[in-house]
Amino acid sequence: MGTVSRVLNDSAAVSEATRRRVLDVVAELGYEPNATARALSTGRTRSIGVIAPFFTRSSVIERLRGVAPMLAGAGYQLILVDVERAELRDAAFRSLFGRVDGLLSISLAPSPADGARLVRAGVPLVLVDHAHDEFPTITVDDAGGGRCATEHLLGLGHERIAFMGDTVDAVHGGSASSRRCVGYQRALDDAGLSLRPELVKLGPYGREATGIVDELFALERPPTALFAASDLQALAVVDAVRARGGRVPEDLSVVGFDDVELARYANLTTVAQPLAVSGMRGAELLLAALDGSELTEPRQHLPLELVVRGTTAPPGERSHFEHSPMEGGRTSARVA
Amino acid sequence: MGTVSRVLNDSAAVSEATRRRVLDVVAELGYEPNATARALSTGRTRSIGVIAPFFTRSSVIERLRGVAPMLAGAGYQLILVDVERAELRDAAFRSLFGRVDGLLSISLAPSPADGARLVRAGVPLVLVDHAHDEFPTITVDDAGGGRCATEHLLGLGHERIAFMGDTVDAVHGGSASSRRCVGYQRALDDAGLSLRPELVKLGPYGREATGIVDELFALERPPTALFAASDLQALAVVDAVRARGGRVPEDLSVVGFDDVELARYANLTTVAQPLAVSGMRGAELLLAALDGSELTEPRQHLPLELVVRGTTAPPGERSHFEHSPMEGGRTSARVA
DNA sequence: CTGAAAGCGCTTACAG
DNA sequence: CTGAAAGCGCTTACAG
Repeated sequence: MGTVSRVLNDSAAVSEATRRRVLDVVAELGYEPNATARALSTGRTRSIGVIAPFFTRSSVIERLRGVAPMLAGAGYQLILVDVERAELRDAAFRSLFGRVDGLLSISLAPSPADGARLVRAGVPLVLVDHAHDEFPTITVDDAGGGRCATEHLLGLGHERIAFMGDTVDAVHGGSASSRRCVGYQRALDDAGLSLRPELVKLGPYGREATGIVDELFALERPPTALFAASDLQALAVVDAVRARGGRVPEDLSVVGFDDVELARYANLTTVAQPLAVSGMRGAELLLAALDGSELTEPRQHLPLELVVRGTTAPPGERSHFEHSPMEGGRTSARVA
Repeated sequence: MGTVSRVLNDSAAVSEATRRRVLDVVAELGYEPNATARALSTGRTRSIGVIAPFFTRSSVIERLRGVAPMLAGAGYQLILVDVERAELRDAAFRSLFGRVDGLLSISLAPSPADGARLVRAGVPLVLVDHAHDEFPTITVDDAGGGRCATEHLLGLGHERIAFMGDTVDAVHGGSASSRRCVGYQRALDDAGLSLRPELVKLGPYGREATGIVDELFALERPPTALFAASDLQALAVVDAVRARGGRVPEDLSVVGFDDVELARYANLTTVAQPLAVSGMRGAELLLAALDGSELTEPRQHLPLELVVRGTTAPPGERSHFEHSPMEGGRTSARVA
């Protein structure tokens, strides 16, 4: 069998005659080498693990749209691990030890112990949408984006601006949502407005929008605008406002974050980030590391862009874009 | 090491004392058994392969939303293989041989040779969205759905109804698109209308909508309605009509298929199918087969439902639903 | 150029 | 109850 292996991997010199013979038999039998055995023997699994929280969320999917073709192109299998609850993060990383040649983690970092173990084992890890000192990262200026969204609202004349985001959770660490909230606070600060805690609503991702909107409108001085930490949360708010008979943006201007595909159809004003590109870049870094290359740019920062559509307008006014939801009248502003 | 293995798998009787000692050392070293070696030794990889064409399409994602939690819950790793071109189907199946305990294939069947090999190797396969004689399947009555969509249009008074679908491709075999087209033809037939070939437009998935719409409107007697084989194609048509200054549904009624999340936001009339459920059922069947259970219902048929929203109306009229895109006024009809 | 052998890191009968 | 050994199916030095 040594010889068969040699021709299949064309590793060493094999006479053309035996080579032929082996190939013929292989074809006839439909023989396929056992990938597991090969992996054990070579120490390379030819697969890479992708860890993501809620991989069916559009923002994550759009990132995967960047990574999948890169990995497939390089001949790697993609093992996907979904992390639906924070407590499952460590189990997710551990389930991949010894099964993959490299790891790409989206919006999630390993525990310090697991990180150290990866380094020790020589298994490269790249983080997308998560800052880190020890591993290569692809990030975005979330605080800057939050500031930009808020300044857009301030510029329209809003002064009572609410924020809606995820409840902070220890594992996702400084989550994107909390960083975006920081930008929101800074923008208010710079505008000389004080933060009104009753306007900051945190909750489980995308849920509870109806309750939150009700609470907001029940306030003595309700907000005239809202910045949500993600498009889906923003859209849930838009829905909730309309469901109670309100109008967007007349009764409430709404800004989202991400610019997922849905945002365009819903004509949502949002802060766009290059999701697919983030995945592609992450995969590139990982592939380079797997190659043993020195990474030239292990810490990449991607640009953000405000996309103004139909869900924002000056307080009490209609949007200029409201009537053509699908043609997407669109104005942009780059973030620093 | 035999003993360590025994306590970790609590396979045989081990004295409480050594058991403790082993567990302590394991915890201290953070030892994690090598999954590849274990797989080679036991013959079970504890992972299952999921093969799908274009897994980032919303319809596929919504199916995956059903399968991922099932597999994770049963302790299986999910290896995802995307098939972007028909020629890559066989490579996709083969890349998984010897790496997985079972296979779930979405909208795609293996070649007869590969199917036979799977059977021989005792690797269970379940097909979702693809009929098959030899393997368990989860399907939907695509022809019935196509008929239903077309009858809705006929019922509104349309007589010139176009169809837009995917180009037939040998590998995807009788594709969902072509089955839906059959239903369209039958409905026309039953209504005593003859099929006008110039109204049937096939093209690569979701592309070319602009060109197709231009061609359609350039006809001497252009269609007043269009049934698209998928929501994304339908939405592309809606966009194209509006981009050239036309109105939907006044100038063209449009019906889609699938009812993906986007359809609701775009207020699209469509034939809804239970995508997440299809994935869940498929995973259930696979898990049962992996368990060695006899499958009680290896051939499942899921129901379809027409959802009337704002993109359809009698020829030349406005839709009743047009003004409240997000509140989703919705009427339904079950398909046989 | 090509056999025969060792080894990858586990699991699991097999002795003891 | 617990060592020692064989075996899972490959790859790869090592002889010849």
